[in-house]
This record gives sequence, C-alpha cells and structure tokens, in this order.
Amino acid sequence: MLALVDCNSFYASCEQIFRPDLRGRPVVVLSNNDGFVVARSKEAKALGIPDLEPFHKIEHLLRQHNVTIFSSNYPLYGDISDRVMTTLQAFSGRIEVYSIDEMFLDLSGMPGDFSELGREIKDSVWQNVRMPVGVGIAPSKTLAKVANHAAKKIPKCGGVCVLDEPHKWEWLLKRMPVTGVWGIAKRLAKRLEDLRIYSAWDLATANPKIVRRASNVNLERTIEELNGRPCLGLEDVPPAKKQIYCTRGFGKRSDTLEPIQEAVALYASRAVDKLRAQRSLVTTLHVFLHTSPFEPNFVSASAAAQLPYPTDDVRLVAALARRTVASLYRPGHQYVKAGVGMIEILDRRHHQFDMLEPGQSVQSDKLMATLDAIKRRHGKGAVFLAAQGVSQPWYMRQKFRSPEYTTRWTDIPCVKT
DNA sequence: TCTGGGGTCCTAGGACCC
DNA sequence: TCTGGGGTCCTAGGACCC
Repeated sequence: MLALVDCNSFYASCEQIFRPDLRGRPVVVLSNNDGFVVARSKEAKALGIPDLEPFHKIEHLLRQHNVTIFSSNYPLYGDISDRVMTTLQAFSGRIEVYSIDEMFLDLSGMPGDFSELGREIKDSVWQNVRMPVGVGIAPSKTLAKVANHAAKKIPKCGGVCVLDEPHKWEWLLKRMPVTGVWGIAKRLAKRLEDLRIYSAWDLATANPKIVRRASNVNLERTIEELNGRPCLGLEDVPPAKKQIYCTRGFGKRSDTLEPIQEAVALYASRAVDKLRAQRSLVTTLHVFLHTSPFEPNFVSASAAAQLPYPTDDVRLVAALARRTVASLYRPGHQYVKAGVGMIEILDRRHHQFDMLEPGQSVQSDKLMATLDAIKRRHGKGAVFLAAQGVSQPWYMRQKFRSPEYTTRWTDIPCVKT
C-alpha cells in the first residue's frame, strides 16, 4: 500500500503559519512577478476567487472582499516542504517527494489499521509544522491520487481516505470524470470521448489495448493502476535532472540590451547552482528572449550555444549566456522575458576527460567550491557576478512578499513580551 | 502598467549501422 | 521470379504534471 500526502492550499497555508491572524480568512498567493493567482485558502475559494486568473483582472474583487494578498515566497515554501517531509520520515523509510506539496509514502508491511495510520500522519504534520494535509491510501499511485482527492472533497472522510478494496474505488471512480484521473487532461479526454469513455470507471473497465492505440503506453498503465495493479514505482532517490532551466519575466520591460544581459547572467548563475547541486557538467546552453505574446508584433528568438568543454564554472556559463542573448537582441522591441536552459548535461562522476583538449582547470573547481561555501554560510546573495548588476531594475515584481521567516537571519519572527 | 516557472515522457519519422 | 531483420540515435511536436 502507498499513501499520498498532499498539503491543502500549500502556499496559502505556508503564509498562515506565521500569520495565525489570517487563519479562517481569505488568502491568495500570486505567481512570480505577481502575475496571477496560484493558491487560494479555503475561504478565498468559497468567495469565488478564480484560480489562475491574471491579478490585474481580479484585483478589485480581492480588495472588495478584503482578501489578503501575498507574492510567492519560494524560500519559505521550500523550507516548510522540507519540514513536512522530515515529519513524514517517522512513518516510512521510503518516501518520494513528488512535488513541493506532495509526498508518496511506501506503507508496505505496515501493520494495523490504515485509517488510523492516516489520521496519525495528518495529526502529526499539523502538530509539528501547522500544515493541513489530506492523506490518500491505496495499492497504486494513481488510486492514491484518487483517494487523496476524496479525502479532501468528501467531508465525511475528514481528510483521510483508504481504498483497500475494489468496491471502494469502484464507488469513487464511477462518480469521477475521466479528467479527474492523474495524467488525463482536456486533450486526452476529448480523444477518449470518441471511445465513449467519460468517467474514471469507464476508463478503468476499458480495453487497455484499444485505449493504447488512441494514445500511448502511459494510458495503458493508468488503466492497470486504476484496477489496483501498481505499474509506477516509488522513486525515493530522485533521478538527476536531464535539463535545467532558469527563466523569468522581467519586472519591467526592456528595449535596451544591458538589463537583459544582467538578467540572463543571474539566470545562468541560478542554473549553475542547480547544476552543481546534482554534480553535473553542462556542454550546451539554450538561451531565449521574447516580447509579450499578449501584444501585437510578438517577437521571439532562441539559440543553442556550445561551451568550450563540459563545465560548471559560473563565469563561463554566464559569459556565454550573455553573448548568446546579445546575438538574439534587436533594438526597437519591448522585451518581457528571457531564459537560460542547460540542455546537455553530463554526470561529473562518469565524465571522460579528453586527452588532447584541456578541460576545466583545478583552479576553477576550487573557486566554484569556495563560492558554494560562502553562499551556504552567508546566504545566496552574499556573493554574485558583477555582470548581474546591482540595482536590478528588471527584477521581478513582488509587491506583497512576506519575510523569509525560516531561512534568513534578519527575518526570524520576534515574540513580543 | 498588468497573463509563471520548471520539468518529464511519448511517438513518429528519418538517418544510419551491421 | 526473388530485395531481411534488428537495432540505435536524433529531432520535432504533443501532452501532461504541479
């Protein structure tokens, strides 16, 4: 058996941890650049605040209902996610962190009553982290998703749902549209309609071979999973990323090259941090730059660029990204977004060095290790490339950002006596 | 003024290999 | 008369996830 633990309105709940005055009140969290709503507390949902709606279109609605607004604060959310994960380790030795707010737990060989266990997990996360969660328990990941959904939607479940017998999941699947199933969105649902598959139960009882012909092998696996036969294993060791991207819209549009190059240097440096964290080297970059797709005369350009040798030296990567974006830039356009991707990555441990071409120098390795050490000790912003600029007027908008309560010394909450 | 960011997997088709 | 079989690698595009 597997459990899926999914945090309720995760970002909004993170904000409420350090603002208990906002419990039971409408709260929303905006995407990067304060673009649109990505999380809503239960109360905000009840007010009819739509999800994924541009902020500027619904700002009046939020003000009118006195909704508290936050910009997203990823250092805080990442840290809270780690704390939830740590709490869950007491319940299983094998955990897959599926996303920032979802974790799968292997419960195989666990004795006792799964409903009881589910409630213990839920209470324990609330007790330790003050994060409300739903717990779904079932024989496969896809069914655990279904169970989790039910745990949250059906009041009688009280946040915990166990699907340990076929008749239980049959009852739920008959009442669930096929788009409620993990891996099935609009396009696929449209194709399934032609096979007269409308509900999750229709899919579970469909002929797997015929369904596969209409899409691909994943959907055939989904059918197996919906029948309680697991096809998807638990990935408790996250595989290394095959691509690493850092892309971001500018807080202020730019028609000149310099701010764009500064932004791209920052994105390159963020990407190198992730690259080094998984001990990889990059050989090929992908850089792009574009204007707003919501306005006329949309302009977009991208290019791949080769590093001279496999590297994780931020200076080389940032310099190449800056040169590449300069080659994409044309005057007379209002650019709103750029990005740096590492599209070819090697594992440092398995990398074969070239006998004739020199690779990255030992001095580079040492310098990068020193930068890492400084950042670990004093925070990410303690040392950076001059190419990133200092005033950074292009930096994303975060008008409503909360403090980094748990990850920055100066932001630690004070208790008034 | 104003619409995110970061990924993964699959398939089809072509080129190429022995 | 008659023209194999098995495979890899790459790319573009589509679809999905949170």
